[in-house]
Parts: sequence; C-alpha cells; structure tokens
Amino acid sequence: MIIARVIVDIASSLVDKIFDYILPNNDFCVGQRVLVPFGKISKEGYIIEITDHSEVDTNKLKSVINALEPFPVILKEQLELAKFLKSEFHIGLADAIRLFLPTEMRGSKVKELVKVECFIQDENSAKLYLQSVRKNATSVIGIINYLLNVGSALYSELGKKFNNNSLRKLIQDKIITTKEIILRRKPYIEVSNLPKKDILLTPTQENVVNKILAEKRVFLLHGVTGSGKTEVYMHAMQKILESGRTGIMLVPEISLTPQVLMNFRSRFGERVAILHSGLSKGERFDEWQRILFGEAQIVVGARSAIFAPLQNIGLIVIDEEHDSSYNSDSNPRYNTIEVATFRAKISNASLVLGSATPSLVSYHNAMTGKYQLLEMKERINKRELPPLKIIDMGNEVRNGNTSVFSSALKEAIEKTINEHNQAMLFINRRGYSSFLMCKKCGFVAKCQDCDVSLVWHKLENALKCHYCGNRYKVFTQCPVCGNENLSSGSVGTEKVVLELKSLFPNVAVGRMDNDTTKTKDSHLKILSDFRSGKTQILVGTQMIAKGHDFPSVTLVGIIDADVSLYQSSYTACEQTFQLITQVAGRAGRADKTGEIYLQTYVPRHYVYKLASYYDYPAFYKKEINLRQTTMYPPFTKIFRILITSEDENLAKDVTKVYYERVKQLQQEYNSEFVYLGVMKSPIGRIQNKFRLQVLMRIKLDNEKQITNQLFNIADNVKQNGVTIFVEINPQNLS
DNA sequence: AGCACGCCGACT
DNA sequence: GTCGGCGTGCTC
Repeated sequence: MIIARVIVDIASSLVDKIFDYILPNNDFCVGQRVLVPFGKISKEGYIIEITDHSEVDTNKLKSVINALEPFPVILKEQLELAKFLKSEFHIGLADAIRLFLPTEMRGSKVKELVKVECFIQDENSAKLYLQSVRKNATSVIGIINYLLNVGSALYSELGKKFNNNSLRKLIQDKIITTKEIILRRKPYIEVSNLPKKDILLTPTQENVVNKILAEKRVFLLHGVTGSGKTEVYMHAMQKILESGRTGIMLVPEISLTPQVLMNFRSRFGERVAILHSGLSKGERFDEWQRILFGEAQIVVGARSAIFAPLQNIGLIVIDEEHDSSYNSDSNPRYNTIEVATFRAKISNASLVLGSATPSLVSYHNAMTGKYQLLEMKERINKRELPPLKIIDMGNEVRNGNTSVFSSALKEAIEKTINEHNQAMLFINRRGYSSFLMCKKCGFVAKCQDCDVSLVWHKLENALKCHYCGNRYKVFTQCPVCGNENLSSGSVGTEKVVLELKSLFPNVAVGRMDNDTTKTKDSHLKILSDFRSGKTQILVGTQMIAKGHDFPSVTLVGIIDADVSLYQSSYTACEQTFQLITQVAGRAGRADKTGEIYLQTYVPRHYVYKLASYYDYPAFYKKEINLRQTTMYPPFTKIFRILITSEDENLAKDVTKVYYERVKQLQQEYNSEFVYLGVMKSPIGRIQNKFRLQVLMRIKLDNEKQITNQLFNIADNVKQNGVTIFVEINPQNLS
C-alpha cells in the first residue's frame, strides 16, 4: 500500500499534525497539492512524504481524492524550511506552507490568464479562400492577410481589430485554427528598449564582489551611503547566474520603487521575477509560477520573497539589513535574517547582509567571526558626507522662539529656496499635534476603545486614534470644564507643513505620511512631484528616509529627533542612530554639497554626537558595551508574552497562570533568567481588548529549551476569548 | 476550520 | 418529557 503523509491546509495549531492517506495510484509526488477527505468535509492538503507504512490503523485510513495540479507546488527545500519555521518560530506547518504559495493558489481557484491564439491552418488554402470571397468582405480579407503577415495573433485582438463574426466563420471553415495559450502577466515596464548600462566597478567594489564569490558563508557588507552597494549586489548576482545558479535579493518593501525594479529589469531582463505587495493577485501568481518553473532565476522582493520556490540558490542578498520590516511583527512572526541564514545553509549559498548602519546584532556577529565583515568606506563620488549640525531647541525656547523651526534651520530653508535647491524635512509623527489638552483642568482627549490620547489632525478637522483608527470631533472648548484655552502636544507633519506655508507662502510643499499615501499610487505621485521640482520641500515621516535619491536636495532637517530616542525599546538608540544616518544620506547625493540640521532638547546625547561624525564603529562599541552590562540582546533573548482579551478578568487570570508556569520554569533554569516580570502592557487596552504581558530576559545557554517551553505553555494555557502572542526580541512594546 | 457529542435551562 | 444553548474534542 502507498501512503501519503499530508499536511491539511487548516490554520490552527490543534490540527497542525501530519495525516496519513492512501494513494489510489502511483501518479503522485512529494510537494503536490491534493484534495483529501477530512472529517465530514474535503480539504486541500500537501504531500510531504510518500511511504509504504503508517503508524495509524490501516482501516482508519482514507484515500486521497485527487491531485489539484499535475506538478508539485512545494520544493523539498521548502519542506525543510517549513520544519525550521515550526521549530524556530512556532509557526504551524500549514501556516508555513501558506507563506510559500500565492493566495490565489488556495481555495482551488487558480487563475491562469488563458487566451486563444489564432493562426492560418494552411497557407495555400487560405490564399485560395481569399480569391473565393467577395471583394467587399474586408474583414475576412484583412484577417487572412494580417495572419499571413505576422503568423499568429490573439483571438480577442483579431476580433477587436477586424470583426468577430468573420473570425468565427473563418475558424468554422477551418482556414484558421486556434490553440489555447497561457499568458504571463508582467508586473513591470517593457524592457525591450531600456538602456543596458554596464557600469565598471571600482577596485573596492570589485574586491568585495570577489570575496563574496570566493566562499559560501554569511557576509556583512558595511558600506557608507552612496558607496555603490547596489552595483556590488548586481555584479555578484550576474556571476552567480553565469555559474548556472540562482539568487534572491530582498529589499525593504518601501524601497521597491519603479527605479529599483527598472535597474534589475534592464540588467537581467526576463530572468528576474518581482514579488511585492503592489502586485495584483494575478501578477503575483504569474511571477510565482515563473519562479517555480525555472523561467526566472533571480527573485527581487520584500521580506516574504525569501520563501520563493527557487531552486539551486547560490546567493541571497538582504539590502538594508537593519530595516525593521525584516522582522515580521504580526502572525506569522519570523525573523527574515534567520530564515535566510537557514535557507542559504541548506542550499549551500552565500548570504550577504548589506547596510550603511548594520543592526547591532549583525555587526556583533561580524566582530565575533560568525559573519565575515566587508567594508566600503568611500562614496562613489568621493564626496565627504554632509556636515550635520545639532541644534539645541531648549536654547531656542529660552530665546523666545516657540516655532517648530530653530532660527538656524529657518535661515537654511530660506537659503535653499533662494538658491532653487530642494529640502527634506523629517518628522516621525503624523497629524498636527500629538494631543489636545485643556490648559485649565488638564483634560486630554482619549480614545474610547484604546488607552491612548488622540492625535489632532487639523487638516481633516478630526481627532484620530492611531491604534484603532477611530475618529472624533475636534472640540474648541474643554468638554469637562468649558474652558476655551487649549494647548496642543508635540509637533507632527501637518504642523510642519502649515508653518512652512505661513513662513514661505510661495513655496510648494509636499507631505508624505500614512495619511497622504492611503491610495494606491499616491507614494509615487508625491515622490515624482518632488523629483520633478513641482514641490520644493518635502515633509514626511520614516517613509521619506529610505533609499530615495534626489540630486537637488541640499538641505535635510530633522525636526524632532527625540521622538525616536525616547521610544520604550532597548533598540531606541540603535534605531535613532540608523534613522539619522539614513535621513542624512538624502542630502548632497549628486554634485551639490548638502547640510543637515538636527533639532533636539538633549544636544549632548552620545547618539547625536556619534551620528554627527558618522562614526558607526564608535557607536557600536559604546552601544554593545551598554547591552553587555545591562544584559540585553545580543547577550540575552527577550521574551514578551502578550495576552489580550475583551474580558479584563479573563486576561488577568490567563496571565497569572502563564506567569506561574514561567516561575516554575525559572526554578528549573534559575541561572538563565536575568529578568522575569508580569505587568500591564504599556498601552493597557487597544480596540477594547485588554493587554497584559509577561516579560523576561534569558541568557543564551539553554535558550532553545526555554523557548520551546514558553511556546508549550502558550499552547497549554490558551482558551477561548484570549489571544496569546509570544514575541522574541520585540522592537515595539505597545 | 468544521462538525458531532454531550450535559444543563425554558418550551410545545 | 424535548429542543437547543455552546463548551470540548476529533478529524488520517
């Protein structure tokens, strides 16, 4: 008897087992998608193994109903990846497999774009036919002549161009035959006439490429902004292709701009497949198929492209490896660098992590020899990095300046405008101000479903909750005491724009934040307006910091650098350093020099000082010492068990049970626990769900066992009405 | 995820 | 007496 071991596609840890089925014949293979009876219903499943025996009583076994495709949709390598995801991140096998397949693949409604192609069956009979028809049968004559000329055409196009009835008649008369073909949707600009640039590498770049190709291991490429990392990636990929292998290149979602895609398309043409959230479902499905069938050998995409069905991988690149988007912080949670490291290992491939400001963990791995460090210290245009000026906003206030701009920044903006250059102003907070408060009684508007204050959006005339999206009416007098004297909180993007408009009424200002980029192509519009000079100043959040290259930008202003510094995460300093370096990198990219103004109330903070010298190694040294003495990652692993429920008491009960179980665990591994505590989450309620947490830090010696235990406890104590999230080294504690 | 089994309250 | 509430447990 042939037995298939099947993962049934049901996302629930209770069903996350492997089920055995009898195969009706030999036409099945591992990785194939099949329909199986499951309880009273039938479900999709994936064959992960074919054997001749089963642990289960044979007469309890049911039969596989049928295959959904004649070919496997999951590679053997991906099955290994699924097991890795299960053991490392506690992701169910079915959930893991869902990461590998485009959503169109599930629910058995696969849509290929099928078109009918028409061509002349026999030239001679076609010519005879031509002579037999009436002179005024223009569309019949047209169709035949057209096809005689070009060979073939799509039914739909011929019908449109000439006449549907004539076409149908010609097919009936067997002059024209038809064939169904599968078309691949192409999510990018046609490349036939794109310039094929062949850029010569500098000696430094060449050296780095050679090192990457010489050895199969993990590399950390630390290159300053503008040092030409992208060229290094592309050359290395080219070489990998030439050696007959394939490659994956990951970039943060936000930097997958048309320019980046065009670069890759012009270099690699049809051999590159692109995966990102901007694709339509059909496009994504087709790109996925091109990868699976080996039609594309290079995959460029955001985080989840690491799961692409690519075979024979020789190189994986993760660009901007420090970027937080590589950490999936909603289910399924995984760490892309860890996944990539595993995938590179099982494919015998190299992994290159590239960044101008590597994450502390990666740099630490390079320092301890786990990764090989590669450095590019010079910018391609040989320009020095632009000078960064730290401005003490406390001083401004003492001098009576309560505007969002210091006098120095205001002058710099004025100068930039007069010289017809461009400026980017960065503020990591959207809306007009962070809250609205009554000056008399101290009343602050709060969301009714979340324990947070509401952000005032002046342009929309609303108070908005940034956690659940609720909107409220703005009040002009305090709803509690009736006082009309209200004060606003810290500055947001809207306020910066409004102040600019009142200071410089004739200057066109663009704003880019979550509120202005809701619609599909609004990102591109805002960026292209700025690129073309239609807007002269661009105000924005985080999203203007990444990757964009605007040659005319000579001024960068960081309006309130402290926002990032004071977030409640152990990575706050690291993130601030990275952010400043990145934002600063936007100035003076081409032949113009730039300058950066950083406004802060703590001008002497070491992060600002070291960032102003662009001294990453010094920052690393300082920060890693701090992490070691305070016992934070990479010297420990942080666990946050977040327990949420609409029922506060239920959440409390479950949290208590979890905490007690961890305490038992702590007895067992006493020396491993650096910290263990239970508390309310910093934001105690979001969307009317109460949030409690168990926080702990553990040393790394037995982390594997402890991790498993923590996952097990979560499985054991969970019950209806409560959700338990296990987060490892969370970046964001809210 | 579904669906059945099973043990307690208000109805023809 | 039974219809139905949804808590618990199983599906190869």
